[in-house]
Amino acid sequence: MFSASCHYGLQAMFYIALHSAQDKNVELSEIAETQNIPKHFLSKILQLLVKNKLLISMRGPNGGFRLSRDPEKICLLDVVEAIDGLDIFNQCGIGFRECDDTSPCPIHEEYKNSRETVFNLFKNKTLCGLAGDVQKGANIMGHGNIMNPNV
Amino acid sequence: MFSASCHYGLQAMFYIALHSAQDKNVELSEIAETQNIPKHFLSKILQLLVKNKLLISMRGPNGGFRLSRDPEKICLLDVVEAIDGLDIFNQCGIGFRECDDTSPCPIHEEYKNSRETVFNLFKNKTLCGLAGDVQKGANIMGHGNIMNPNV
DNA sequence: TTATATTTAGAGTTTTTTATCTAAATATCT
DNA sequence: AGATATTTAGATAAAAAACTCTAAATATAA
Repeated sequence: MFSASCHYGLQAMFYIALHSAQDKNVELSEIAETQNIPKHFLSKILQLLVKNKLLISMRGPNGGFRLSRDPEKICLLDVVEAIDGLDIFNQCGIGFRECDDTSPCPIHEEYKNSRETVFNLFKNKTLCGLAGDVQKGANIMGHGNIMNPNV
Repeated sequence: MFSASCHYGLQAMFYIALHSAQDKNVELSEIAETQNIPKHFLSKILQLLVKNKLLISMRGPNGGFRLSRDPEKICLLDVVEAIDGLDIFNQCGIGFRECDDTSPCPIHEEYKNSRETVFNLFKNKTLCGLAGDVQKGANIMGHGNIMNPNV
């Protein structure tokens, strides 16, 4: 559905949301290592997220990345938009360029509904909405407990 | 969602379903030209569909392609499976490799539902199920009326 | 002010996807 | 048999995506 870059970006954003504190930035290397993402490749993706004002970066010792605003104000769609763009949410499922409401492809209406469901999911879910799904499972964000990656 | 190759394959299959008759094969060039698909690239994709037994091919004059079985027995998922594979219907929306029912990502359940909706759509829609959506619109398959491309 | 730690930037590589070109195989028709 | 029309196959090329490497900029701290 999304590119590898986009997946990496989403994963990094979740990681930063979970691991940054008021006075603590999250380092590139930490994200790359714990999330198994190639470091320099991730670097490019995070630069893109900085340019799109979803992240703030600081250089030098104690530098790193943090969210530009409260996690409940960043939805997953913001991240997708910054990296892959939103084209996918307007494309025909069969790839017809001419497909639209007046000239629909064979699956137009149903596919459109599915697309919109996913769109709304990514629009409504924020980086803060972790609790529900994740707490009942253990450990999707890496080693140890989800809330404490060092364990 | 799907690769360009997969879109081309789906479009070609619809075209063949609509334009082949008992004694008439559909030629590569005709598909490529009407559907705006690079000819030799499409050739490779159709070869793949022949290998996967969705199409039958014949060489020489009056050669071309036709469906290997009745159009209502070929679903869109067959085509997707032959070209892109079915991995996409098992992948996490955020790209976590470890994401599953016991260790869900933040959007696991909802994304899974959406994926399954699309899966079922492609599973249940056959090449024959054109009528419903397409007849009300004009012309998604190219020039002229959908049922008669020469008009 | 020097050493160190970090992001930023840009060039370069590899792999995958998409596309093109040419020749061979094969079927039909005269 | 020979000419023609088609798919098949393979080599090649171009573009995009994924990944790597090195150096520069910048911030901190001793």
